[in-house]
Amino acid sequence: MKSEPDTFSIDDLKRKKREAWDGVRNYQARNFMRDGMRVGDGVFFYHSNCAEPGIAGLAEVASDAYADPSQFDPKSKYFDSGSSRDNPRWMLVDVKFTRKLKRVITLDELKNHPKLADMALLRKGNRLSVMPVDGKDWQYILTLE
DNA sequence: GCCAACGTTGGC
DNA sequence: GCCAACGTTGGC
Repeated sequence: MKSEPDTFSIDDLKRKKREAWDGVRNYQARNFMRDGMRVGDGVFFYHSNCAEPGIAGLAEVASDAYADPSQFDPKSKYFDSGSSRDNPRWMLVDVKFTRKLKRVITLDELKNHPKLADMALLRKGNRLSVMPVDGKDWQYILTLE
């Protein structure tokens, strides 16, 4: 799961312990949260759009998917007038802090491992903020720490 | 700040 | 259904 550290970093999650992952407004990313995640699943917390893009820490899925409250809030920048409470368009999960990595495993470094070339994160043009990680890639990346 | 690679919108 | 225009993401 990607987040811009200027907005919400791994340190913010550490401090708050748990966070509703709101604001995802891409259908594919939503589907991964709604259909692909189960409570207890591991999450790589990725820092994007910053000086050192890469995996900064580990987190865990802490809830089933539910309607993102911000879509109903006219004052929120994530407000969606086309969504209704009866039939919410946007879903989210809660995420809880596990730990920071000892160091950021950078995007640049991940690109240098041929074994990881097929990761969704590394595929060309991928801008999704939520995407799946294979178990084998998860294990391999943790050995790089 | 630039720009490639998207996704969305809306006219037709 | 097509596609041009537009907006966003995110690395660099």
